[in-house]
Amino acid sequence: DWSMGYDWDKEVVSCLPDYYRWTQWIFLKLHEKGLAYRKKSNVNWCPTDMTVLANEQVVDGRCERCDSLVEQKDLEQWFFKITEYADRLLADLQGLENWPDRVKTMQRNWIGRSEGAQVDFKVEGGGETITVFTTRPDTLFGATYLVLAPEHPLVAGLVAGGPKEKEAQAFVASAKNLSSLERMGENAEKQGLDTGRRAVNPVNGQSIPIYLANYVLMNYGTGAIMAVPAHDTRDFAFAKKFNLPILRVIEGGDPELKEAHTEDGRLMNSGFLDGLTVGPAKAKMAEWLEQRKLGKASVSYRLRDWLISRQRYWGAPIPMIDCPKCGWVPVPEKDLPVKLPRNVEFKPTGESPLKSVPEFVNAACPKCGGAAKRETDTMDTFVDSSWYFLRYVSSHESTRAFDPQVVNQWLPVDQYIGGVEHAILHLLYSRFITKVLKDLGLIAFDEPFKRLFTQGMITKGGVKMSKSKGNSVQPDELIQKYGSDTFRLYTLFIGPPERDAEWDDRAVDGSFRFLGRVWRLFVELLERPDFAAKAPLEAPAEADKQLRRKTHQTIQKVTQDMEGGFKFNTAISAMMELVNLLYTYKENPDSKTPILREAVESLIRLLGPLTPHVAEEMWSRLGHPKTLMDSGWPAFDPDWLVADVVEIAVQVNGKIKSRALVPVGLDEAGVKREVQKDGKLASALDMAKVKKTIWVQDKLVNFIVGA
RNA sequence: GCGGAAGUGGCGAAAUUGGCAGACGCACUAGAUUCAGGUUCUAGCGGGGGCAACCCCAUGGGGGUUCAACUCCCCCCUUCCGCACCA
Repeated sequence: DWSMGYDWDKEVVSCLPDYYRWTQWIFLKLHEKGLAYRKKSNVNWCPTDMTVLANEQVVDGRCERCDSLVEQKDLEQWFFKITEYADRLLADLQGLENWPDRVKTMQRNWIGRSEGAQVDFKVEGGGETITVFTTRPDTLFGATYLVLAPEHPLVAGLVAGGPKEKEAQAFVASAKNLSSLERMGENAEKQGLDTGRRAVNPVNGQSIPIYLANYVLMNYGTGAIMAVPAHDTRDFAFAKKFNLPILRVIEGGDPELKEAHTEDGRLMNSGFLDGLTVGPAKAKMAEWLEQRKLGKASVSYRLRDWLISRQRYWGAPIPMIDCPKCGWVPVPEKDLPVKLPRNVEFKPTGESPLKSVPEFVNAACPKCGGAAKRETDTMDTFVDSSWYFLRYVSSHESTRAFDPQVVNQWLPVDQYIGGVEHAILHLLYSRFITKVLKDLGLIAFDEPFKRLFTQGMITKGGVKMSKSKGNSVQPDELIQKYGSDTFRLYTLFIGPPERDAEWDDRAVDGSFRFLGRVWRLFVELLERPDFAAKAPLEAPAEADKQLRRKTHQTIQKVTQDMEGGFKFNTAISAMMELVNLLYTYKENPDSKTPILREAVESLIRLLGPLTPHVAEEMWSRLGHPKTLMDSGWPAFDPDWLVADVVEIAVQVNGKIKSRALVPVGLDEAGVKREVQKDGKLASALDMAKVKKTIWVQDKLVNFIVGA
């Protein structure tokens, strides 16, 4: 369907093999570089969709698509190593000057870089070492206990055979059964358990207890923390609850220490750090640890590797084969695409539906030729959408993903438009894949989108219009009823594009009526005998001048609105004003067709990008040999932008009392002279009492009168 | 809790180096055209008062700066978005 006026020749369909073949190819490229790998880990599981999800697709502990509470499972899955690009994804945000700050902030938060140090603690009565990550190595003297995440690999060994073994096992089991929302949500209680084991604080030799707690996460830092209750609010709350010692190491704040003191200050109770402020103390402690091999400076990220396996049908099959002899072997490029089988049974098994198709599963190992099994998971569809913009400019390539020459010529995308809901999904993934392809030497740029504009949502009945919510407006039906020009015009006229807007079926009539008005005007004028004549304009009357000015003002306004931030709504209202004036003007018996012709031609050209079909039709009926699209953009004549008279406001003590028509550029004395002829003003104002006059050229004059 | 954006007629909204609030459109009302409905055209349309000329009030609320505030400053309210045990 080409009715919207799109160029469907450039269409790409990511669920068809001639597209996803290249998604699979990109997977192989990442795999070659060690950026696609398989590992067993604790992953997000949506119990309704029966598939794993990436962290980015879990919103407030719920599935982004179906809103179910997400569970945690230990599963072996495929990942993309986006964490290897964390620093670049963060640093390069700075160069994206034409991205909204909001989106950049969201990406920064999501990547979540923290500088700090790793510190090793020896466990008493055993050979183990617990390594913690902290952003506050300066407070090491104040560390009064350690906390491990329940999933920490050392936990089982630490409690084995001890008096706390049973309790610890129960604690770990209960933490595992909780959803992330139950465990980490805002109402979650801090749960803890003393393991009965102790460790040595490396900086002062103090013996401190080792706890387990639900609020420590295995997948951030090292899964273990040192607790400094005096200077960390979470540790403070935990220490109060479990009656653990609190030792102040930074001066200042509440002398009674009724809450954690997290501000900067001078170190105390800290040996060689005493007297330093936080910043220098951090550096000195890191150095001290490094010299003694007790720790090192370290950086942690919140960003985790991108889990791309899905137990879904729709997605590119992951092109890997599991051979009992050779292990995981990539499908050779020449064997791509690995096609989605058609004869699939869809059963809610929690495993990929592709598992049910033996012809798909059973494959020869590409390495040894032996019997092997294909990976049956498909890739997250966000992988498909992370590179489609490269394919758009090479949509017909059949022997490669894209033509690098064409891609390097056209991309990065000059102007990208999308919803803010993609801030940490599509937009982050696309940046990552682009950087990988750049590093592989396949493209010449490492950011996909130069400018980003986040448009608002269209709502209906106050809720987001979406396919899944079933409240979307069907363009086809509207196009059937009104034509695509009306549909396009209304969506542009509905409001400022960055703002959410409520769809109103009735208001579409307004756009339809406007185009009808333009069309009828055009047809009527075309019948005027002299309409085609390009007669010179001599000594135009005031009405003629008014229309010419309006024409050139409209060209200017529309040009500025469209170039400076997609203000289509006000551009369209300016064109409506021109049309309204044209209707008045044409009724004037002396109306001149060359002036009408200039106004109408300008209008048609301004409408071209918005309502291409009707605009091209009118353009062609005017007898132009070239299409409107090839005829350029109208220019305005600056001489015709300003009127020679202007209406100014006449105020007394700041209140409007009257209005006056005066020549443009008239000076203060002139304005006063003009204004005093006004009888209406005379009754409201005694000139003898005027103490002060404020005059703004071409805008207003304000007489200040004493009491 | 922290950070950001927003709040203007019945509705979508205009107006920003401070200078005539409500352009443009929807809905609505009246009139013309029409057998009628629809279409089209004309006019009206923030609230209150007045026969009228006009007057008063009004941009979430309260204060302030100014001749002049939707616009600048301070306090507050509401809505939406992001972050929220990330050590």
